[in-house]
Amino acid sequence: MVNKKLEKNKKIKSGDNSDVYHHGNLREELLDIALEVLIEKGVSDISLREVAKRAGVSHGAPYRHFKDKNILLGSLARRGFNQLATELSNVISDYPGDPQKQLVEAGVVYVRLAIASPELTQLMFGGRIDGDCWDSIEEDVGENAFQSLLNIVINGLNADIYKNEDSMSIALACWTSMHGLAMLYSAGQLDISSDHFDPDSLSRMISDMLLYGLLK
Amino acid sequence: MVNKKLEKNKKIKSGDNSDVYHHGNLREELLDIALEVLIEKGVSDISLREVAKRAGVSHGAPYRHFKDKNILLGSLARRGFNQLATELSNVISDYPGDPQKQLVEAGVVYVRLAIASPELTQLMFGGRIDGDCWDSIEEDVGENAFQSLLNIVINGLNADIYKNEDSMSIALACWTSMHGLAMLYSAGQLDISSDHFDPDSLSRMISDMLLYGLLK
DNA sequence: ACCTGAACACCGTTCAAGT
DNA sequence: ACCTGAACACCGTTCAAGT
Repeated sequence: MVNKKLEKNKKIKSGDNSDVYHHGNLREELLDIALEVLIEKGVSDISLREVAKRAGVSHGAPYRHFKDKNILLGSLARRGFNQLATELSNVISDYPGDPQKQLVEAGVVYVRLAIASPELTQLMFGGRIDGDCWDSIEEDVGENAFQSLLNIVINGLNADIYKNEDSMSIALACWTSMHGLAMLYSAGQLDISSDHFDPDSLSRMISDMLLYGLLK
Repeated sequence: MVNKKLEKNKKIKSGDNSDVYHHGNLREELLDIALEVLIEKGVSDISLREVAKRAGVSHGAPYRHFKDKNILLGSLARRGFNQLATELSNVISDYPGDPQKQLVEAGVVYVRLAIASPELTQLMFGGRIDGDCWDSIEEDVGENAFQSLLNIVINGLNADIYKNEDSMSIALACWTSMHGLAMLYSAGQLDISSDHFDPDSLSRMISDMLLYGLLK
């Protein structure tokens, strides 16, 4: 009578089942530990074996939960995209009715994430994750973050603040500016401790330049 | 009578000497092959052993020419920075007396390099090269590329085209825009084949937005 | 259903030994 | 001065075998 095939390919989401052999929910624990190792060792030095060792399981165990290393890293990147999407949509509600402020603060949030989690940022945007994995990520959450940006731009278009009328072009211009700044910070190519390069004020300054233009 | 110690630590640059044991100039050959492997396999999958094998030497041989893998990759990145610096300074002489055009076309060149050599771009800006190595690179050539951009901005300041008077701020705003676009392309996060995202016109469009401003 | 541990084919790096 | 090849400590991935 009960159809058990309804949720094929999906893990049970309720946290009540503690009868799962050894580790409760090894999958989530592996992801937590992987994030630790990522922060410690960096994207190119994180190893599945190290993650397994810290979780107290054999090096083969992670393969029951992730097809390979790329899938695990992809899941980690997805977390980052989710966080980014959440924070961007929060910016919209933080400054209702002020699309210009929304745009500037979205940039600040984007750059802050890159500085708070440089290794995660490099993982998300470093181009190291296989195509197979990317597709499933972008559909879910990568698009969500960009959609938040688009919404901010559309808010501005509705308020009639922009010269240009193409939301995509405006969004791309804003994205590339802040993305460049984020990538330079997360790669260590811009010195945070320098006076000239304070993250918050620099991102606001660049946003302002983009909004008002460089030329006389 | 003849002083043979004059060129310590430097390979002879003339191509006439074929009496150097096995390989003439293994150092340069290793770099050439490393670039091939980098393009083929990507930054995270290039291996020193593979490079050595293709060069026809043992896997220990590269260590006579490079302290470790990072130093070899750093030398590769340096090549990229040299190329970028050269092309950027060419842009200045290509459009003498037109600082606005110089700025826009510098962006085009920057983005073109990222599309022509995405793996090299990811190596140069992916934050994967150790600090020790970076320092020696940046002094030489990384600064050169940024200096070319600064020169372009200073040309504009002399021509009195900018609102802002701080060359560093203007240069940073331009750099981050084009850097963001370059990184998105080289990481495969922007689709080259899409109509909306033609590289040359997109970089020019974004530069124009930055120059003239988004707001009414 | 989930985990272990041996096995395989790779790594980067070092170092005595060769020429 | 430059290269070899064994050795070491690591990888990712697979798979029979255990519970």
